[in-house]
This record gives sequence, structure tokens and C-alpha cells, in this order.
Amino acid sequence: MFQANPTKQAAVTTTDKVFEQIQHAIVEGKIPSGSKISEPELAKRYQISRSTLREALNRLEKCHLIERKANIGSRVVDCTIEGLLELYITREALEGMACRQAALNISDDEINQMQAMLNTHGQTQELKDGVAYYQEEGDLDFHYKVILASHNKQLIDLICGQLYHLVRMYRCQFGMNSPRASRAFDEHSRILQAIAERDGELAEMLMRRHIAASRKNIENKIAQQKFTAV
Amino acid sequence: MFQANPTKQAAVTTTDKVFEQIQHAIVEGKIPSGSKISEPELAKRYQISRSTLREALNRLEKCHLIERKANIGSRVVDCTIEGLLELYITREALEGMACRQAALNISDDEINQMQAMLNTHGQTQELKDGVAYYQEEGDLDFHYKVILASHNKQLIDLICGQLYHLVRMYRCQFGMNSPRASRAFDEHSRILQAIAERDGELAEMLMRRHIAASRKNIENKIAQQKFTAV
DNA sequence: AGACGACACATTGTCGACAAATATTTTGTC
DNA sequence: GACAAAATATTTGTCGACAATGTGTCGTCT
Repeated sequence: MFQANPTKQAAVTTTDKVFEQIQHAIVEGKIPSGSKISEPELAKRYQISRSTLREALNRLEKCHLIERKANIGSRVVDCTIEGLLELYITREALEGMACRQAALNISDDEINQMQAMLNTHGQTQELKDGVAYYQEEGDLDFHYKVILASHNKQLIDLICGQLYHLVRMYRCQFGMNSPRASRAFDEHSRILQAIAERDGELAEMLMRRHIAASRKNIENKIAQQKFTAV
Repeated sequence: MFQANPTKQAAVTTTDKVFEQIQHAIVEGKIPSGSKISEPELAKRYQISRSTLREALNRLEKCHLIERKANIGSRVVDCTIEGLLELYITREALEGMACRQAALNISDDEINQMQAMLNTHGQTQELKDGVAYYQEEGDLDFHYKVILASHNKQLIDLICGQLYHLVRMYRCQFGMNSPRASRAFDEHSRILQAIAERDGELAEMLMRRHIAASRKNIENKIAQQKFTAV
């Protein structure tokens, strides 16, 4: 099954739990993007002391969900078009490399697992006619697996531990159920094929194109919106 | 002049100051890599309360200099060969992309600045005959400038705000004054040239080769050490 | 009327103490 | 003497209070 963050273990301390709650609230927009965070208010809301809340805020800052300024306070990061495009460019670099490393380091077991996962995706996708593949976490699921298969702790932590919270936030807030669904599935298949053939160079190139295509898709949408707005 | 972290503003709160002190201590190995961190002891050493220290520890965790486990404690990250190689692979991905973006987004002013900087490097480098270029922060300085020139906040924060503390740590602890000094200077020149010509693809490729060459240089050294050890 | 400064308020930063969890030592038994 | 379990000690997590900093308001002066 899909899990929000394959790198972290279960929440044990109260800070952990509050952190996860606030994290979801931010990702889903319940705490609106760009809004200022009041420590006393949040502490009261979650029935915890300010110290505990601040600890949680620190972790939120670590995944780039909030920004803090000394003696001034914290704000939820705001979702801008530029931010989204910058995020995709960063993903292209990191996931591309992760994909190359996956081709070098993946185990046979992992290959089989991913193949099975893609098969499942393929069936449900045929049924739902491609609408839901992106939206339901199937897409993220595949990307997660690739990243983990890189066996590179640095990459895994950077992407899964930090970037992907932002990715999910943008997806939620911008409501991105792209029409690229069925094409994305094909691209995933080819990427996995390259990985299975241990062709790192090709694997990286395909993953970069895959992400770049998403980015360009977004750019087009934006341009379109601008056009209809005028 | 070179500054430790071009993204952050001056330290204002006591947490900031203590954070910087401990950061330097870890980077320079005064607090040995892999050692456990005692909160009470460090708090006493720096004359601050534990809450303040924990705030500083949170930031250290953010730059991957320490690792924390719930209810167990913090350890300074330990410097391993694998960790170093993983770090270089991540740098290759991120700085390569930063270089490509720099070629697209750099301003003419920035180009001139970098050109001037390289000229300075070239002169001092001729004098010192290439020994010091890597060691003295000249190398990092160039890389910093490239990353900033990408004008991509995400990339800048990831590399300058997080990765580079680790890079400096490894450089300090493994004492890496590589014989690649004079070659590195040439490579920097060509990278800047590609950037100035707005050739993003070439710029990325050259930067990736530049970093990959460093990595392979390290790998060779390791292999050599193993050989002589046997 | 607009600008500057003093005051009051709210928010963030820092502190020391208590509670919970983990590590260590002691004790008892085989 | 070695192992297991209980008791102790240390460390981490959480709390509420105080200090320092920033913000807004009001009154006075030009």
C-alpha cells in the first residue's frame, strides 16, 4: 500500500503526531498557503505547549512547508507558479539521477515488485480510462519506488523526506488531475524497462523527460489560462 | 569575499550564534564525527538552556550534520566513503541542473563578476602553482556563484543551505587537497564560458563532468589506499 | 494635517523544572 | 562466575513562566 513517507518510522512522540496533523492540514490547504502562523493559537488548538508546537514547526520548516524569520514568526509557504516550476526543475535533476542510480543498484526483487505494481496500475487504469492515475497516489507510488531503488540515502532523504511534501501540497492546492494520465503510465513502463536492463543513462533521460513533460504541461495550462483571462 | 553561507542572514538570536559555533565545531571535527551528543553537557558548555540548544540541534539536523532518534538522542553524522560518494552523486545532479539554469537566467552583471573572480583565481593560482586552489575556498566560491546565478530558490536552498555544510565537513575531515587543482581551474573557465554563451545543455554537461571527475578522483585514491594497505 | 515619539499590547525567544523513556548498575538466583 | 530482573540514574520530551523583541495606538509637536 501507499504510505505518506516511506523514509520515516511511525510517530511515537506527541510532537510527531502534531507534526503530522499540521502537515496534512497545510498540504490539504486547511491552513491556507501564505497565511501567518500564530504559535499561541495553534498550541491551544492542538492542546499542547508552545515548546512542543515549536518543535513541530521546526520539522515543518525542514520539509519547506513553512518559513520562519527570527523575532517575527512563521508563515505557511505560498504556492506560486514560479515555485511550482522551480520544484519541477529540482525534481527533474534529483529524480533523474535517482533513476540512473536505481538502474545501477536495484535488486532483482525490487524489479519484480515494481513490475507487479505497474501491472496493477495498468489494469485499474484501463478500467477507469486514465482519469485517475495521476490523482490517486499511483503516480507518486511509482516515483517513490524508483527513488528508494537508487539505494542512495542522500537522494532518498532529499526527495522523499523534503521535496515530496511540497509536491503533494501543490497537487492538492492546484487540483492537478492532468490529462497526461495514460501517457504517464506508458512512460513509467519504459522507465522501468530501462532500469531492468541496467541502462542508467537511458533511465535517467526517460525520467527527466517524463518530469519535464509534466512541467511543460503545466506551463501550457498556465499560458492557456492567461489567454482566456484576457 | 567568501562567506560561509550566502543564503542566510546574520545571526541575531543566541540560538543562531550557538548553531554557528557548533556547526563549525562539527565541520572541523572538534566534535568528532559519529559521536553521541549529550544535550546537558553541550548546554553547559555553551552556557545556554537546553531548550535553546535543542533549537540549535534542530537546525543542525536540517543541514544533515546530526541525526536524531526519538527518545534516544542525537549523533554527529559519521563520515563514510559511501556517504561521500553519495554526496557527490547528489551534487552532480543538483549542481548540473543549477548550472543549466544559470545559463538561462544569469544576468550580465553576474557574468562579469564571475569572470573577474576567475581572473583573480587564475593569478593567485599561477603563483601558488595549483596547490591551494581547491583547499582555499576558491573552488567552493565558484560553485556558490554558479548556484546563485541559477536564480532558483529551491536549488539554492538545497545546495547552499544543506548539502554544502556536509561538503565542507568531508573536505575538512578527509583533508582533501586534491591534485586536480589546476585542472579544476580550467574546467571552471569552460563552464563559465558555456554559461556566458547561454548554452544550458553544455553548461550542465561540463559541470556534471567536473563533479564526476572529482568523485572518480576520490574513488581512485580510495582504491590506491586499499592496495597499499594490503 | 502629518510626522515623530512614548506607551501598551502581542508575539517570539529563553529559561528552569517536571514527566516519561532509556541506559546503567545492583542484586538475587542458579 | 554468569545470567535475569529490579532498582537507580541519566537522558530526552513536555510544560508553564519570564525576558526580549516587534507591532500598533495614542498623544503631542511642528
